[in-house]
Amino acid sequence: MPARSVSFRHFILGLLTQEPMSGYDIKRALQRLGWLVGDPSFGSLYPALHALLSDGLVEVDVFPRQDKPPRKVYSIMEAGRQELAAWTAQPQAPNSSLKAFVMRLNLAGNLSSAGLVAHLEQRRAQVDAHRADLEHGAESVAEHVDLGQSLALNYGLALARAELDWLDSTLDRLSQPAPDLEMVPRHSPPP
Amino acid sequence: MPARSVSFRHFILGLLTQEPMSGYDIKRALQRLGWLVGDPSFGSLYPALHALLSDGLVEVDVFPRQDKPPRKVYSIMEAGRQELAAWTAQPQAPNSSLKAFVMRLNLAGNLSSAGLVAHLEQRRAQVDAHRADLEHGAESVAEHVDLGQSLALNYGLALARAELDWLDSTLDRLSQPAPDLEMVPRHSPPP
DNA sequence: GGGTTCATGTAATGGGTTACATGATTCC
DNA sequence: GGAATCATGTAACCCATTACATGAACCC
Repeated sequence: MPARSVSFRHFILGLLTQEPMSGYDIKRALQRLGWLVGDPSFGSLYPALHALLSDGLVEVDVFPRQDKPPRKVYSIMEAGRQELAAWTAQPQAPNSSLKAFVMRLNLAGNLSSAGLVAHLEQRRAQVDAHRADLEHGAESVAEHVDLGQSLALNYGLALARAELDWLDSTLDRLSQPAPDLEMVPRHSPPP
Repeated sequence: MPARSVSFRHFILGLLTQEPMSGYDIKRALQRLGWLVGDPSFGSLYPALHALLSDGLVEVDVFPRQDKPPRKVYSIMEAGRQELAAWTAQPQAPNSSLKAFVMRLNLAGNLSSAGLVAHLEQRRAQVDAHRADLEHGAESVAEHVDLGQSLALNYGLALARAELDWLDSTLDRLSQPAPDLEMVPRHSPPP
């Protein structure tokens, strides 16, 4: 069974590795990423949480509140961490979307440094191929001269090139500090 | 009923205004745009075509071929053009996706010059707002120092800025040739 | 007093993917 | 000889959206 579509399932698990959160908290976290990821409706978020719960990947602490729906704070469990690790380990689908890439990128903290670099390089290859497609598509449309089509291709090219630039400079940055470090950098703990 | 999700329905209609096409042709046209639009599977494409047909928006010419499924070439009908015009006329949803934008952009040929500019400016406003969100999100995360999160935000910002650049330069280009032209510009024909 | 935020959930519906079914032709 | 392209279609399934239901606290 090859890497299924992200479905916020694993992304939620990733968020929970940072800290326990309620469904509402998760939605806010997703909103912050805006259209890069697209926030799910409650109609899909809550059922997803229930599924994770019944699969034993997360546990929940319920804080009752007077006359209000109780606040339910979910924490990831060991099985959840394993599931997440297994998911991050497997290579992304060959035609993965921008959304899928950003989700995985956001989970970089759970990846080894080498895994992160691999992820970025994989993406680079994909985007580069896409850029090549658009470039040679742009030529063949040059005869057609349909305004919309040429604008769309032009737009796609601009974005692809920008993404390649970002990927290159980020890969550079990652390789500079310590060429052979194996672990994710930590931040100094609070005093 | 506000602008429903694009669903390839209208995009297909747009492609058919250029020339009659078979389902397979349409798929190829979508593939050329790569991940910008994401090509639909046949399992959704063919039923969509059948629906357009039974709604009287397109008609079909069937070319039987020996021992093979017949080639079916669809052409847009007057009702289809009206439906498309109505759709392009209405403003896009406030939180429209990159995909939806590219689809509409690809249909620019069916828009008035003023409509196209409006479309681009609408997008500009959206992306700019998104950029602002990411920027002030990046600050609040600066304390957290989660590698993945800061990478994702950084990535989003890079893309948003690139898109703003493209939108600005394109709006510039469109306004230069003829400030008050109403029709789509033509190119000089080959010698 | 009315809108927005907090906070959870269910049900109907819709639209898409995956997998299946069929089969000739062309390229390596 | 086997893979890829051409070419159409159906059925099962998955997942997400929309709309509904409920209700307090806070800000203008």
